[in-house]
Amino acid sequence: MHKNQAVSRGMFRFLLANVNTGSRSCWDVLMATKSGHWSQGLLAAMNDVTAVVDSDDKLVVIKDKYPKAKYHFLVMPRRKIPSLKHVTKTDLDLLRHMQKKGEEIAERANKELQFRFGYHAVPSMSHLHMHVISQDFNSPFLKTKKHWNSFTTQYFVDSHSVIKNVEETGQWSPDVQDADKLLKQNLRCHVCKKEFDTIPSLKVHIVLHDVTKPSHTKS
DNA sequence: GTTCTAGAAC
DNA sequence: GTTCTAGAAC
Repeated sequence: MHKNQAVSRGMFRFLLANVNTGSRSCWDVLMATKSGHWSQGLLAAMNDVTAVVDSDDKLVVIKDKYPKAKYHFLVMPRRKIPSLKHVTKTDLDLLRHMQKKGEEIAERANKELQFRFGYHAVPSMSHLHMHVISQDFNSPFLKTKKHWNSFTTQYFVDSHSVIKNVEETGQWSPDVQDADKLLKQNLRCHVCKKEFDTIPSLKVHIVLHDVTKPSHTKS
């Protein structure tokens, strides 16, 4: 029997009984049963052929399941590194390789758009992952203040600044003290810095900006 | 990370 | 009445 079909008849009845009755969804129950957890989802994604767009012996690149821009990828090391807190100087080559691969993926996806390459200060998902995200932020999955601020405030830590930090101090020493406050900051356009009261009004505004690269850097 | 939804804000 | 956000999820 395939691993994924290994749900007992009793469990199936239990799942059915909980459809629309409990506060947890079927999927939550199933995930808990299989001792998986949403925060471990990137492990599964690494082996999902529909998600993987590139890989080599050191890393895997996947499409973000809920892209917050036209192009949004995650670059992850094959070796298990839980988070930035665990990287040391011995990981510098890996970090540089991840950034270089990210830049290649971005160029391959769209040569015109600006991209950023970096890490969330306090990521929700386990397993080190570098975001490769185009700066249009034009996506139906971008819905909350937390989404917006996680990519447009200092909560988003550029890859090159992580690398520089590890080179100089041997670790990632976060200068981001209160990450929670950054996520609750007022909504501000990442291009012109204009403030907005709601996500929908901000989303209407940002599509008006040109987020293509300056012409002299276009190939 | 997302989904769901109560109740605030409009 | 509708839009929008924020917090629970055992």
